[in-house]
Amino acid sequence: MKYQRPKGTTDIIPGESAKWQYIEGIARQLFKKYRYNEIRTPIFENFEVFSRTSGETSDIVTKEMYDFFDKGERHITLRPEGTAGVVRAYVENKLYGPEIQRPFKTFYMGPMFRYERPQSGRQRQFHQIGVEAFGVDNPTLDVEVMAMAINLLRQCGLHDLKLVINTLGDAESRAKYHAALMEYLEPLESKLSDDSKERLHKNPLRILDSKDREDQEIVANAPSILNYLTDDAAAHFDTVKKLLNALEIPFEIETNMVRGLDYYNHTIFEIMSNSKAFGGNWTTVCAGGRYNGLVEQLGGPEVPGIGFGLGVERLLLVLEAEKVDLPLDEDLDVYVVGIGEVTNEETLKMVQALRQAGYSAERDYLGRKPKGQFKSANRMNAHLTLTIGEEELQAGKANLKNMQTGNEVAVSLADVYTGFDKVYQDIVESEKE
RNA sequence: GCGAUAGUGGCGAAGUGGUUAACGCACCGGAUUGUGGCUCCGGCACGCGUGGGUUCGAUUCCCACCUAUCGCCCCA
Repeated sequence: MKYQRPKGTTDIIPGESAKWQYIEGIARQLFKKYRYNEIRTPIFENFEVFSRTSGETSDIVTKEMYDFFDKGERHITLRPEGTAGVVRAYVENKLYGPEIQRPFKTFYMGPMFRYERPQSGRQRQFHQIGVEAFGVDNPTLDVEVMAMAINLLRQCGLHDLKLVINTLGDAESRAKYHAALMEYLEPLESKLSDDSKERLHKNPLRILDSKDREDQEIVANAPSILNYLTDDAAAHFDTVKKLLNALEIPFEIETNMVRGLDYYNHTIFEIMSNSKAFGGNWTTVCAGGRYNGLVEQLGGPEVPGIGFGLGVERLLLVLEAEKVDLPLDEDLDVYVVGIGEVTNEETLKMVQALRQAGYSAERDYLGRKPKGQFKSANRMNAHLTLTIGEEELQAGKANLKNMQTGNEVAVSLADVYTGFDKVYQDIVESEKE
């Protein structure tokens, strides 16, 4: 094979794309109810937009960015995640202005890029559906965002889900906790896995969710962030828990849960699935959190924010593994069967007229015999066939057949052209008898 | 970036250092000069991921690369 798609990319071909459209459609409908409007930001941004916000030392920045210098020597990167670009746009377009209602709620959907080894549910070009809400620090909004994420997954047909939450507190809480964690871990450094030794000085929080068995034993006795929260941060988290209970949304608190991106604080959450799509291990399908301070970091005023991102590829994998039937409508209304070359012109006119009248219509272009054409009609799930041969052509008629019942009636071409709705109704009615 | 497994027609899958690369599904055609199913018959890889090498000869052996899958890192 001469040309292959780049590693870690995929072609979403017709058939597949229908599923995407379905998911995206569900999301759009839901976001409309919550009054989130779409934002479309560039797929590439200045490198600094991500390097400054995601954390200079984060893996995403140090080894997973698709960055390059363009012909004007600008350092560009393909976006690895959605939030930073949206925040940049929020600031650049001054959407924090007084005339704009708070919270400013927006959503996006589109491709993201990370240079990493492809695996199940992990592509170099992957897709996220995400939301962001700016301007409100109230934990009520945290809960509403989580509720919306869960609703979204439920409406897509998933039910075996787990909401996991944690808090990272505010800056003061984090500083105190960071110190306490280091105090606990540093004496144990020699016992840590090699990966975690590395993490100890780069990002010690990461050690908390290490998969190494010995690390986990060490971490089990580590101090918990919950004991280092400031009063404000604790109050924020308490309200989140209280309101989740009020909405009867079950959740688990996982104090070892951390984030790959540096800009999070206060509430963070993940929605996980233990679908066989991921070998029965709990895997995150949707993740998000609060990022107060990010807007400032990108040059805007002090405006809080919160959002989530949902991995579309992962969602699709889970839906498939769970055998969720997406209601995809690909049926064909009418297949026009033309018999013999003499009917070519008329069948062309017929399919065109049917489409004009609002029906989906197909015909044969390979000069195949009626048998073959009916086979095609059957395989396309055609509801009706309209057959015309030389005799019918001369008589100004066609045979309309209901493919489900096998019932076939003669109809006049004039009716087909000027009033197909009526013709359609008649045969649909007869089908009910 | 590290480790492991794999790569044969549209799909699934057998196979061998040496004449025409099984079989199943799908598809196309015929039996049935104009009607979907079944059955029967026929057709369908100048080629065995790509490039080198070993050999009289390689799809089969060796090397490299590419891609996929899984685990680690990390993450949606």
